[in-house]
Amino acid sequence: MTLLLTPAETAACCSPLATEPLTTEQAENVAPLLKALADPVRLRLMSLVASHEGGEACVCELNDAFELSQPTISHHMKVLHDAGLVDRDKRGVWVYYRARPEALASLGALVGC
Amino acid sequence: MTLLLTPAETAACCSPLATEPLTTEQAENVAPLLKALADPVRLRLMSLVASHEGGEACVCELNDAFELSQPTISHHMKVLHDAGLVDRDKRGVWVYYRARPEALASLGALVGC
DNA sequence: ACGGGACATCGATATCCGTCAATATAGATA
DNA sequence: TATCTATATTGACGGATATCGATGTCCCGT
Repeated sequence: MTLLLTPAETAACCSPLATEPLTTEQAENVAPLLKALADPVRLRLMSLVASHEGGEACVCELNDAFELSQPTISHHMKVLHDAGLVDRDKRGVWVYYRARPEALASLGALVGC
Repeated sequence: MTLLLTPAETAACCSPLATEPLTTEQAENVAPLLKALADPVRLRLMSLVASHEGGEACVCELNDAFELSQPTISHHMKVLHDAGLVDRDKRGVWVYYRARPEALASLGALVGC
């Protein structure tokens, strides 16, 4: 099987931004994570999921929180998922997203802990 | 952009992003910061500046660190500067950039300890 | 099996972004 | 003043991205 790693997994643990220069590889690993979060809608989506009780949120709730079309929300969740920031869990007709703490941790490691 | 935190939130071990949903305004304030950093070249530039001895780096050194045209580096530094991530200081013919700790701190506050 | 609801995917469009070559600006030096 | 050097700005081009309506897929209840 092809070992495909999400950006969140490849970002791994890196030295803080200000202690020594990031290598090209480190920068290319972390940038997709930041890119995925560098949108107001996705930031709120990520925050809604991460702060939701039970640690997960249903797409139906996410749709209701924005005045955007359902495909647009679905697209943004796909971006977050592809970046490794959220996990997807389909239960019956509903889909639940859950924040991945490791992903946020690798971001925290970037700005210095 | 200042993203006010209560002492409790600062003390908590979980990221503010995960404690309660970001408001639309908060998201719109933070997203530009992330956007400015969401590029491998700018991440390395930011890191080069922030980790440089003396806390500042001359554009000439930055140019040498990349195989990109001088206007491209200048453009990226402008993006970082417009986002408030770096300060600009022209001394004679040379321009020195310096990281703004408050900006990085507000990012750190987003993802937490 | 059928119909309906939840979510994803597709195709199109308008805008944004990274990059470069060419040019402009501003300071140092002769 | 004339010129050289460091940096910024402009204009253009190709590729990415946010959004939508339409459609597809999957699951459940009847």
